[in-house]
Amino acid sequence: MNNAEQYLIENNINPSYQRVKIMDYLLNNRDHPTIDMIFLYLKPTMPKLSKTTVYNTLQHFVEKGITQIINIEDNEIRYDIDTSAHGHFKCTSCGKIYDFPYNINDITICGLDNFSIHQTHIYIKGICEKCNKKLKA
Amino acid sequence: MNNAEQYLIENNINPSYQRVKIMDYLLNNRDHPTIDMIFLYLKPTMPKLSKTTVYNTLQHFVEKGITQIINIEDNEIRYDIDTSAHGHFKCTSCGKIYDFPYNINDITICGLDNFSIHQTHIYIKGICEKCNKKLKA
DNA sequence: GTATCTGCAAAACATTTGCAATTCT
DNA sequence: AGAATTGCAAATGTTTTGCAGATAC
Repeated sequence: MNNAEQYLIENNINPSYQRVKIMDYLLNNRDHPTIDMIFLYLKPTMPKLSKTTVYNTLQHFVEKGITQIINIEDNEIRYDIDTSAHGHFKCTSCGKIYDFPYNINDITICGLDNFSIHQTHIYIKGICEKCNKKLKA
Repeated sequence: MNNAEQYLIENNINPSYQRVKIMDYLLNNRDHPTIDMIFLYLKPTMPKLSKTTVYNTLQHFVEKGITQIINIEDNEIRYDIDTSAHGHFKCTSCGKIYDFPYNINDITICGLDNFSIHQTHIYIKGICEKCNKKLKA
């Protein structure tokens, strides 16, 4: 039994062959993939894999609470196996998405008294350190 | 000359009939509309209006920097005439999107030293005050 | 044997593109 | 007339749906 399979079982998800492979991708490539990225990566070794299955599986993972949706860009949906509170930074030069920790107590939010907060997303866009160095050089 | 027309001229945008009407919507209905909401609202009084024009116009406003895109939901793009730094709260019960001011301490965001920050978006989902009161009653 | 899961094809939906007609100066 | 803008129709691209076949318990 591999990590992905074990992880699915721990979260009460039936570890089918496809689900294990997709979970394996998420655990070993922390690149906040799109559906397409997962599909194109797995397709060569799983010729009969359908994109529908990738859609269904990710939706299932989201419903089960073990994956979150990242909406940093308006024209693509990305997924993150890390559902803990953290922000996302997208470099508009190289396209890479970085995780960063934040402390909600250090963000002063006004006017939401008596509002119940269920989910918070912080998205930042800019130029990452690597690209900054390249641009300076 | 109305406010919308004046606002467009101040921002170096040719105030065509369609653009003025769309800007008028944005200024007077601060409801963070989708393309469809704008189109359906204006269509009755502008029978020849095309949805393409609404798309083109909003894209134009975004490029000119007088409108920003709100990506709080993965399946719909919304627009906001207020481009100042503020967060968005969506009530998952009534669907309304609220604006709220925020303040991020520099210390809060760890690991982004030497990163250039160009845009920040904070999205919160939960239950708004009104819906909370209704649910308690 | 029954329930679940998968994958194909088609459908639905949102957005973009090409282009001709219109408008404005 | 010339440049910008609009609106229709078609194209594109992504996500969902329906359903039959496969798989697992």
